[in-house]
Amino acid sequence: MSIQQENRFQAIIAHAKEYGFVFPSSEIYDGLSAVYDYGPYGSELKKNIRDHWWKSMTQLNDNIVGIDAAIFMHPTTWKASGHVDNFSDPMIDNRDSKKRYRVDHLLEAHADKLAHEGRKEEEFALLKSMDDLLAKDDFTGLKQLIEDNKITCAISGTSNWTDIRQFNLMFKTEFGAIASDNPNDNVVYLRPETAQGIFVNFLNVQKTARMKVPFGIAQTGKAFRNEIVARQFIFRMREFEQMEMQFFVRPGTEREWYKHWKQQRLNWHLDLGTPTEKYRFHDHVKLAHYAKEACDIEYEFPIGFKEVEGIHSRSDFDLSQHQLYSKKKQQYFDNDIDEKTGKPYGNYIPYVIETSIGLDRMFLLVLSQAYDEETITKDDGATDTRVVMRIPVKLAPNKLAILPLVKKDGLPELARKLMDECKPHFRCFYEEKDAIGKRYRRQDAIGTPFCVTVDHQTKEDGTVTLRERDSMTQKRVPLSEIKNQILNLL
RNA sequence: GCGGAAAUAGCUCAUCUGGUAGAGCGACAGCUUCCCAAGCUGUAGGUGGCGGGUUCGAGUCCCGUUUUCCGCUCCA
Repeated sequence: MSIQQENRFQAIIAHAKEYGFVFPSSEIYDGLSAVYDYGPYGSELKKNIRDHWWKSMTQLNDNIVGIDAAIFMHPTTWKASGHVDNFSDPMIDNRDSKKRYRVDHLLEAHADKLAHEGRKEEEFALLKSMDDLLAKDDFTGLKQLIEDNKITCAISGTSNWTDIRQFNLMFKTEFGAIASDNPNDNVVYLRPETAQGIFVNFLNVQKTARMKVPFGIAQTGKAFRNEIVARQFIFRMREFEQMEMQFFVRPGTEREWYKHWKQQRLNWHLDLGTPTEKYRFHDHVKLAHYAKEACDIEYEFPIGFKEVEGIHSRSDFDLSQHQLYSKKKQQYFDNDIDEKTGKPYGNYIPYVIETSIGLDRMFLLVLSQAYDEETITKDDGATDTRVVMRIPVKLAPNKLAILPLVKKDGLPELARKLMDECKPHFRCFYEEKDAIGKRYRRQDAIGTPFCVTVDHQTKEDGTVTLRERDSMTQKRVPLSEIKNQILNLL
C-alpha cells in the first residue's frame, strides 16, 4: 500500500467522522473495538444503499421475495449450519514461534505420535483426558495436559505456551429471563450470518408466496462475529449488516444460475457508475465444505482489492442439513415436465446460489469511490482545494440544497416555498447562513448532488440557478420545474 | 497476540531546558455580502487520554494503563 493510498484512507475516515457519516462506537468511553455508529448522513446513505439493493432484488425480479427473519434463532440452526463446530475452538499460542494452534489438534497430533511409537494405552489415556477436559471447558487442565506431555511447538521446538483461550466467533447470550442451573440450557447465539434465516423459512416462503423454483429470497439484516483482528475501519466489524439473496434452483441447473448471478451482481455494481477497472472477480480455488463454486467481487479500496460481495454455489448442503437436524422434509415438488422423461421433475431438495454483500463494505466502497480532493483554479488565477463526495445521485443523503442568495428581500420565503414543495418527494436541505460559496462547499463535503439558489432574478422571472456538484456548472431553471427535474434523476 | 510510534479545543497544531494552556480553521449568534469557503464583531468550547509517582510546583520527568496508527501475525 502506498503512502498516498494510506493517507487517502485516513482522510476518508477523518472525513466520515467530521461530517457525520461514521463515528467510533461509544467514543466517550474510549470506543468499543471494531464497532462503529452511523451518523446523520451516514445513516441516510446506508439506508439508501440498502433500499437500492432491496429494490433491485425484489421489485425488479418477480421471482424474488423478501423476508425479515429474527436475529435470534434456535440454537440447533447453528449446529446444522456447522457454525458451532467451526466457530468456537480453544486455541493456544506458542510464545516463541507466535504460532497459534487449536488445542484439540495439538493434543491429537501428540496422540498420533504415541500411537506410532506403539504406546497405545498412553494414546487412549491422553485422548480420554482431553475429551473430558474439553467437555468441561477446563482450560487450565488442558494446558496442564499439554505441559505434562511435554508437547512442543513444531516450529520453535519450545513449550513456551500462552494460556488457553476460547475463540468464540459467535456471540452468545442468554434466552429467557430466568436463569437456569445449567447455563447451557438457555444459550442462544446472535446470528453470524443472515442466510440461515432464509433457509429455515424456505418452505414457509415457497408455500405462502406461491413461489416456483427457480426463485429467490432476499433479506437484509445485522449479523455478528467476533473478529480476531479488529482493524480497517468499517471494513471489518463485529456487528455488521448483510444483504443476502438465496436463489433456489433445480439440481443440474446450478451452473448456469451461478454464472447468471455472477454477472448480474457485477452489473449492479457497475450500474452505479463505478469504473470497471475498480472491480475484479476472485474465483475461489479452495472451496468451503458446502460449496461447488464460489467467487468474490472485489473492489479496489484505498487499502487494496478487497471482497465486497460473494457469490456461492452452495449445492443442497444447507437445506439437507436442516432436513437432517429438524427431521422435517425440505423438499420441493416440481411440476414442470422433464423433456427427457416426459414426466414432472418431482420431489427434490433445491440447490442454492447465494449472493451475499456486506452493506457496510458497500458503504465504504461508496465513500472510497466518492471522496475527492480537487484543486480548482479561480478566476483570478489563485488555486483552491475542494473536498467533494461524488456520491451517486440515487444514494446521496441529501438530494437538493435550497439556498436563498441573501437572507432578506423575500428570498428566504421563496426558498422555503420550494422546500415545502420538494421535501415530500426527496430529502432536501435548507440553509441561509454564510456566503453562497461556503454553502456550496459544505454541500460538496456531504455529497449533495444539486443546489438551488434563489436570487433577485427569481422574483422577476421565476427562475433559479441549479448548480451541479461534480462539474460546479450552473444553469437557470424555472422554479416550477425543479422538483420534476430532480425526480427524473433519482 | 508481538514490536514500534503517538495521545493538548470539533479539526490542524503551538507551549524553549518543569512555573498552573494559546493560535488558525471550524461551530454558533449578529452585521455585511447579488453565485463558488477563509470580510467584520461577538460567544461557546480544554480536570492536557486515564491512574499513580518524583517535586514547593507536572501538559512537560518516571512507572502503569487505555485507545489509535504503522509493521508482523492471525482470520470463517
